[in-house]
Order: sequence, then structure tokens, then C-alpha cells
Amino acid sequence: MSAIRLLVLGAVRQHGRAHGYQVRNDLEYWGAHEWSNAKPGSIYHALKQMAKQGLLIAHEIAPSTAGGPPRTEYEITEAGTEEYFRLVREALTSYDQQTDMKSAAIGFIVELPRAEAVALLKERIRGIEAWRSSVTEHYVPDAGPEQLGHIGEIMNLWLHTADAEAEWTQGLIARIEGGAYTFAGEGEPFVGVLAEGEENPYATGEKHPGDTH
Amino acid sequence: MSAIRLLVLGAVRQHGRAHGYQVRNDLEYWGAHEWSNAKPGSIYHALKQMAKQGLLIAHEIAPSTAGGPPRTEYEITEAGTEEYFRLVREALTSYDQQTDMKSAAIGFIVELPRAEAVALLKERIRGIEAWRSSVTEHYVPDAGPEQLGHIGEIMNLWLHTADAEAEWTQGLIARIEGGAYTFAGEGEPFVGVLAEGEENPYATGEKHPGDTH
DNA sequence: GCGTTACTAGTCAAACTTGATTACCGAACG
DNA sequence: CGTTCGGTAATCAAGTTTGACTAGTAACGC
Repeated sequence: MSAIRLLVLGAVRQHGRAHGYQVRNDLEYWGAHEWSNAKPGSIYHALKQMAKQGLLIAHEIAPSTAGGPPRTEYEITEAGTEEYFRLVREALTSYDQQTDMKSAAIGFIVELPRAEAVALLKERIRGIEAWRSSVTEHYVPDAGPEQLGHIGEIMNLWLHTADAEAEWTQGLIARIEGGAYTFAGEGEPFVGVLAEGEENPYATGEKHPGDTH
Repeated sequence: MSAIRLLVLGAVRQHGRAHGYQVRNDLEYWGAHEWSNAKPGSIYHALKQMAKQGLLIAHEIAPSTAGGPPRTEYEITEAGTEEYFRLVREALTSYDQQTDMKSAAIGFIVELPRAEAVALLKERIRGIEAWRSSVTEHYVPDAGPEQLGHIGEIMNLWLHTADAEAEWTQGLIARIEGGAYTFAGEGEPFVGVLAEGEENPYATGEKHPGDTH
């Protein structure tokens, strides 16, 4: 599954009530168009789909205050909130090399209590290690790694990536345990959305060199 | 773009002529179902689509020799071969955190001349470095990284990942320059396909722990 | 006043992906 | 000798993603 649902749920939730264009802008503000499939079509589709499934409720709303077609505002439901936390927890816990889900979940990690965040990340490290040994057992067969030829480099890449991630996760755990950031129930939360009318410093358009999306 | 087209083109090409089920088995043999969207539906869809676009030609073929419906065999065309090499080169060169494309391209890297492989990988490192500095400039604003709060951890993750990849790429370059593997024009190539009737040691079914696909 | 540009907000068809399901055949079983 | 089982090979409907496109309003220059 892609990260679009998690991102959209998170954006709507932080606003309380948001229309599609607002969500679209938030995701852009988070840089999500760089590392996930957060494109207009996908965003509007996700909104409609999740409204149909009861994770959001759609309010029909009067014409836009700033030009353009009339907008629909969305609000997250109880079920939507549950799904949101389920997705955050799952993405933090499980290792499956899906960069977009992982990044999105980091963006929402402070919505959890600090202790739970740390516990989930530790669980993640255990997952990486289990995956690591399962790969080395499974794919580096008795005949020795030479049997695989250059294909072995793919596994090499996986392992290298997994190790790098474990290392980064370890660092994050340390920072969180050291008191960094403001987690759920610890006072004034960090606000990661654009206020109405605020200008987006990271607007679409410029690509990073080397990108080929 | 996903890696499915590259994978399918590569599989058909290594066989000379292959039917869908054969391709499906090869991809499984390569472990592609673990790290890409190489599922039956996608494979058959890609075959049909690319046949329609002239990258493959479809031969209608008599009923299967081993049960099941009649099979269609595919053969790669000139245009398909061009597209194949274009995809390999692009995936090796450009940094865009798409794990599946990268893995697939490593699997086909020995189809290029050794010198070109090294050149592309060096280009890749340059790309990673350019991307790295563009991210640090762009997303770590004047106000200092604190302004971003925990969102800064996402960029931290990106950078960490990029660095790990640059390191791995460097290692691969060294191994290739040191004479590892057999590249195009260097004699007996490594064969990464299953022979007709050969058993697949890495068949589907067992998942690695920690996976959540 | 009036065209032109720019921004807001969303839609749409075409392509792709997914997971389940179908259809066919051979072999084993009782 | 029918029937159930397992492997082969592919299809299908439902859902998702993409990139281009539409349509409305405001603001600007002249």
C-alpha cells in the first residue's frame, strides 16, 4: 500500500477540517511530492474513497473564497482516526523497504506518546534484524555466495540498506529518549500545516537534480 | 515508473523467447516478488502492453505441453532491446530512491560493457551528491534545522540513506574495477534464468519476517 | 474597459496494479 | 472408472495512479 491514505488522513486530522486543495498544499509543504505519490489525482481520489468508506465525512461547501470551483471540506471520523493510528504504528514497526510509508510515519510520530514511539522503533529494529538473518540464510545458499554471481550484489545492497536503516533508527531512538521533540500529551504540539493564506516556501516546480520521477 | 517493464523485458531477452509463466518464474527465481510489484497480473499486463507498443512480438502458440491453457510466446524486438538498455542505464545513473528499479538494474548490469557500467555508477554517485547538497540547501532553511521540528528527521533519514547508498555504490565500483563478474563481451555470460523444467529453489509462499506487503 | 495572465480547485480518461478466480491437464486414489 | 488434487497458464473486476486538462475568479497592464 502507498502512503497516500496515511498522508491524507494526517493532513485532514491536523486541520480539523480541510478541503482537497488545502491537503494538497500541506503535502507539498512536507515535501511529500518528492518522496511519495502525492499528486492531485491521487489526493482527491483518496479523499473520495475514504469518505465512501466512512473514514472521512464530506461537507458540501459554498463557492471558494479565493477563486476556483466550489470546494468540499472533509473531516476525520472516529474510524478514520483509528485507521490513522493503525497506519502510523504499522509503518513505524514493520520493515518492508517502502520509503514513502516510513517517511510519512516519521512525520506523524509525535502524535504518539513518547514511550510508545520508542517501543515501536525498537520493535522495528528487531524486525530489521530478523529480516536480515532470514535473507542471509535464505538467499546465500550452501554453495557459497559465488553461485549467485552478480545477483548477489542485489542482496548485498539490501543488507547494506537494512544496516544503514537500523543505524539511523538507533540514532532516532537515542534522540527521542534524550528528550527531543514534543510528543502527545507533552504540551504545545508542533504544527506542521500551512495556515490559511500562508505562503508555501517549498512549492512544486523545482526538481532536485538526479531525480527521475 | 515501476520496475515491471524492465524486469519483463530482461527476462524475455535472456530467454530469447518466453511465455508469461516462464517470465513469472524467472522473476520469482530472482526474488523479484520480494522487492517489486512482480505479480502475475502485472506481468501479463506488461507483456500485452509492450506487445501492443512494439517492444515485444507475440506468437500465438499451441496448447501447453504441461497442462493449463494455451500459451503465448513473446520475443523482444529491436525497439524493445533499445528500451531495455535505456531503462538499465537510466536506473543505474539516476538517484531517485526507487529500490525496485535499482535492484532490477543491478541484476542486468553485466549486460553492459564493464567500462560503461563503471562510468554509469560514477555518474550515479555524482547524482547522489548533487541531490544531497540540494536537499541540505533547500530543506534546512536559514532559521536552522530546529524550525522543522521532528520533520527534520525525515530529511535526516533521506541523507542517511543517500550516504549509505553512495558508500555501497563505491564498493560495487571497486569490485567491478577489481575484475569481478563477467560483463558484456567477456566470454561466457552468467545465466540467471531457470531452464525448462528446472525447479525453483526460491518459490513464492514463505515470507520474510517483518514484511508487510 | 478589456484582454491576458496567474492562481485556485478539481475532474477525467487511460494506464497500471492487485488479489481472487478460472480453465486446463495429468496423476493418484479408492 | 470417476473424482479429487495439484500444478500450469492466464484472465478479470475492482481499485489506484498518472498527467493532462477544465473551469472559475482576481489582478494587472495599458
